[in-house]
Amino acid sequence: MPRIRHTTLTCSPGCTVEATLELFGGKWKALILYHLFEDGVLRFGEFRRRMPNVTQRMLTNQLRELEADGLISRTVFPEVPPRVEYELTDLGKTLKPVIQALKKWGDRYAHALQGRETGT
Amino acid sequence: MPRIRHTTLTCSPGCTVEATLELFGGKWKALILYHLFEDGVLRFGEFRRRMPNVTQRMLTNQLRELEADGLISRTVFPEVPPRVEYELTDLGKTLKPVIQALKKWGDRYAHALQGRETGT
DNA sequence: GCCACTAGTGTCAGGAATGATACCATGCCG
DNA sequence: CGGCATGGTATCATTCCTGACACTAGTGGC
Repeated sequence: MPRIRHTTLTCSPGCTVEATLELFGGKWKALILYHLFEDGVLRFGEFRRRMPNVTQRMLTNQLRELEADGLISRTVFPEVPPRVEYELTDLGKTLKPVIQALKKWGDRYAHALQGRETGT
Repeated sequence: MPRIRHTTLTCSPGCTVEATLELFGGKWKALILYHLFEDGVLRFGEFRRRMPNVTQRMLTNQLRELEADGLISRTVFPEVPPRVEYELTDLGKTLKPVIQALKKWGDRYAHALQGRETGT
């Protein structure tokens, strides 16, 4: 369900920039990663509480895609009621500086984002 | 034409991450910015040559959106044939660490992006 | 006159991304 | 037995994004 991926990373010198962006360019992926960096481990329901305006379906989707990309791991505990924990993989953890850079910029230049269409 | 923007940056602590991403989350925006960081000033046609698989319409679109967001400036020279130059604004230049972080990650972990659907 | 060049714009269409809503299994609690 | 909790799925609809293609203006060159 993500956009088309780059396979040959030779299309242009900046191609890897695009390719990286495709990994967490999904509408909520960066937010998911951000919360994982903050909290370490999160259950499905905790994500829901932290991101109330994301539908269950979208959340599942984005989590699965992040998992498929090897950025997060999903652990199911065979309990009732079910428990599923998500956490960053080693690869996912390497994204920390990237997310941090995004956050830092956003915090500093948030004013540049104002005055747009209505959003969340 | 971009996705819905955040106006109140209070939806969640990581909201600014998403908001920042919306600025250059467009399919080709990061690439445009990247080339501008590399070359400083670029004409429309130079973008086309650097990004051959982007249609003219998309390129115009993405450039206009970046301009509307105050990240790049567009200077028209009243000549024939017409000449239009694009360059980063001061605000746009502040994104450099972010783009660099993306590039750095992509270059290092490109292997994690392999084996996906066909792309460019 | 005819063609080329640059930097676009207009229109249309297809597909992907997203959202709303309803539904499921299991086991505990009362 | 009924209801609740968790972590999902399934289906459908819609909206948004993206691309293909054709077309434009003004001038220079042949």
